[in-house]
Amino acid sequence: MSRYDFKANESKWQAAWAKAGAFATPAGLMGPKAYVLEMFPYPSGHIHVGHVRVYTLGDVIARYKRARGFNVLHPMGWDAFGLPAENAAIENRVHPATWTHQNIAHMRGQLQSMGLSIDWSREVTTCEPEYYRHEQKMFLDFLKAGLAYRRESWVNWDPVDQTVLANEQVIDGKGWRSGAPVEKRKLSQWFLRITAFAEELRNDLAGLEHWPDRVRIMQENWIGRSEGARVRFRLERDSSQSANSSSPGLSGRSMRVDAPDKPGHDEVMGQGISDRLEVFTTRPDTLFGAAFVAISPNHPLADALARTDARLAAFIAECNARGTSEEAIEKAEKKGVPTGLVAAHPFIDGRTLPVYVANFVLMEYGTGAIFGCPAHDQRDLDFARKYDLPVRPVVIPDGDDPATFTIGSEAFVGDGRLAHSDFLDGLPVAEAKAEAARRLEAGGQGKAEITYRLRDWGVSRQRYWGCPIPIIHCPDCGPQPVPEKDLPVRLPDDVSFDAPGNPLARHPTWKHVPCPACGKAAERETDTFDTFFESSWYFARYCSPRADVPFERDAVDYWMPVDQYVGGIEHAVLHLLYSRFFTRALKQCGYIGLDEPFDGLLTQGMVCHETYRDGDGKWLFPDEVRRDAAGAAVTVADGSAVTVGRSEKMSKSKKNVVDPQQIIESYGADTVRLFIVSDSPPERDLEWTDAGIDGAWRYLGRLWRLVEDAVSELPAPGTDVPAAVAAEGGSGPAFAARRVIHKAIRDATDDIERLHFNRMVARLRELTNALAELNGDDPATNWVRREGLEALVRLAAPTIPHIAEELWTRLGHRDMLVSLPWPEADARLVADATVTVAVQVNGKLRGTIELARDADKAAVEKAALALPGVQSAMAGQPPRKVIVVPNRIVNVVA
RNA sequence: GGGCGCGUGGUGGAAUGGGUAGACACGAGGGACUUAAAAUCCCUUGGCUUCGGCCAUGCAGGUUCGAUCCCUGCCGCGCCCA
Repeated sequence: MSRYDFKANESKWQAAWAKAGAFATPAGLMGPKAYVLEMFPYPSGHIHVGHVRVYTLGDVIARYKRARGFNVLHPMGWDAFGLPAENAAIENRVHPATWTHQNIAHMRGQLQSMGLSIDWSREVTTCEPEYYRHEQKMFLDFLKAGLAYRRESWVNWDPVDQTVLANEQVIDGKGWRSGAPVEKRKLSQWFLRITAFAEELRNDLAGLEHWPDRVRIMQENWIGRSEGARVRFRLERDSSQSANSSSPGLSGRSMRVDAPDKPGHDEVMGQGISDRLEVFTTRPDTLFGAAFVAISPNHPLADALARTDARLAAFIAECNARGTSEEAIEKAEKKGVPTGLVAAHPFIDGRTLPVYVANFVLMEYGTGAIFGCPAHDQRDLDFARKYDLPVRPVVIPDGDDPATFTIGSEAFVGDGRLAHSDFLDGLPVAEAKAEAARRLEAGGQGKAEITYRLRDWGVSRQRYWGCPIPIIHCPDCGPQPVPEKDLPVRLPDDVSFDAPGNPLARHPTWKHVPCPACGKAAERETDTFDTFFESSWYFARYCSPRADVPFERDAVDYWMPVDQYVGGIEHAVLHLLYSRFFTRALKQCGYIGLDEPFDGLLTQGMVCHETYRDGDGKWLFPDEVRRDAAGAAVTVADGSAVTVGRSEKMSKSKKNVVDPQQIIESYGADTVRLFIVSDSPPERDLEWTDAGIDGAWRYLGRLWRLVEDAVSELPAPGTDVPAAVAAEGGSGPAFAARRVIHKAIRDATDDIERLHFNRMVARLRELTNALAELNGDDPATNWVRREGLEALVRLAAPTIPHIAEELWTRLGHRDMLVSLPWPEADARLVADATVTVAVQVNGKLRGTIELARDADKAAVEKAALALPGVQSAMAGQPPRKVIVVPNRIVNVVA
């Protein structure tokens, strides 16, 4: 008997599959289809265990679906633009394109060694002009459709690297690489109008039945719909404090107050200041409790006022120096500076509210201005206590007296009835909200409104290694789209990374082009797209990856949506939301005909590993640690003691990483695939252990021997059911074994359908155990043994395809397993004639009885009461009650 | 601070339209084979026990004939949003 040689076997079958074109996507766009897709990788250079996990999970599904007779699309590609390529260019003086292509070549080989059932002919690489030219066209179409626009926006600016930083690249207010304090800057940037779809993106989450609830909840929270009202306040100078020396700019001279009824003047105009302020609130019911109005430090009004108010300007600068993340704002002390303006209360004649610039008001949310009702909002209360503003409760909890109810240090945010609120008195909160909005609208002072936390998607990046934004800036004509005949706008190759900043902007010639409208000298946009742009449509491109047009409609109509998408939970919001938006935008522009790109979503958990530190507290790689004779962890180098830390997500910084390539080389791809799938449910974190790899490896050996030991005695493939087996009817060992086999088929199929791969593997092991225990060398038993081994090999094939294929051959078959349909369970064999019924006394198990299915209730009761365990537990007392759940359980109540 | 999720043997995890808790593995212990080791095979393996049983699904209650599953309150962990 030969030992299993995984090295020879895996390359043999990988070559055979490739030669046979086993994973080519069917060309005819007819019949049931399954589009199985894993999130494509960034070509960092090497696959890591996270890749191995996601691609194994997807491959099991793809191979299973193929066996079930679906036309399967299972492609692979490269999310090839991005910052690491530029970092490599700076550090290693290698061109980003060269670096990226080398990485892709290496990683492709690594992925191929996993034996994935990928159609490699459909590979897409997003940094190729053949790919990104299409998204340049899409962007121009979005512009025409009003889905893309340009505006000024605040960014995190690294003054040393001369670049814009994403929020996660700002650490403690400093640039992640330069360490320089980050500044806020206003830049003109391109945006995609995702907010136009906010309501739709939110509502349609309900239809994504095959998505995890938590992803849907995260997206819903991210979109953040709030119902409320827009309230328009009339602004006045604060006559009571006109001599306030702390606000030198409020002399009146610098402030123009527009006529109150003049329409359209609710924006800042030049140096002038509007007399109106729009405020968004989710609590219009509390208007009568309003104590102040506050605007964001970035509000245009604050800007305008600060020009003549040094104290205000200083405060705004202070706010800008601090981070603008919502978290930073929440943690900071609530502070504000009076503007010297007051706002007239919309419902109470003669009452005015002081207007502050406050650090806790976000420009990005609502209108960038709020009114504060201290009694019913904690932040407003903190602010009011600090600046000694009145706290007037207007919502009274049920059971409290409006005359005596007061607020201490905690705002009351619960439900109750309105008081001290004129026409709202007595109404519950929900009704008061609606009524307040109605009155505002009637008086022309506002209206009911819904806002979203979701903001438009800024897609401009001041980077080289991204898709050029196809715009030309003309000093006379403004930003002009690049004419379609001139697409694609290609990245120049001859760039240098010697100086900080964007190499595109520094390039001597690239950006200098004539204006497409007037022909005068103009300049190209030197920003490139956010790399989420490429990943927002690649899934649809796979349907027709070589087409001249971005999408061949019939191919997209057939293959989309993706039936099963697999990827990390870290993309729960951004990538998945952008893709949902992009799909809708593409539909609106006539590219494709669907709204939701991903029908089924599986979010796999992280891969974790123990952490190790040496005596000096330095992190050690798992390779650097071994177990000594007593089982204690010591270093390989000198045997000194190692502290074993808890298992955490694999990360380079803690060195708790393993190289999957190394494990594939020493144990084979099947071992790694089996381990990945067998131990944990896919959505949960996976604990990577050597013991788990060993266990998977041993199982392969066991499976191999099981077939090899039996094969010489087996009947020829395709032999008819022998009379001895057929004649056995409903009893006998062969019949029992067949029942086990067919139940395994049924249960494993059920598990894989429900993506419970770890349970499926458990079923395979159970079947393996059952077949190992099958005794007898007679023809009937050997026939059943063949049936069992064939079922086992076929059920195992999606998970461990190489060894399964080889065993199939050794079982005497000439066709390849990848081309065969999935086994079917024989319904007659899986139907149980008898059932085991548990018998309890007062809920405690006292025995079991074997009964015919659907036995008569009285007979069940009688058999249950006759059990010795029941008799002794009853101690001669008659039962008070007997509960019989048919075919499951009997509970005797003593 | 808010939202969501999760707590089951030494370990990973099975079992939820409430109905025999611990499938399947890993680890550990014992045995067989071997000159020996590796590999392999077999047995045992939640705890306690006076061998009758008793206690066990984070803790404390509740609902129920019956709760890992439903409800309430705590404790701990994780994720997302702050």
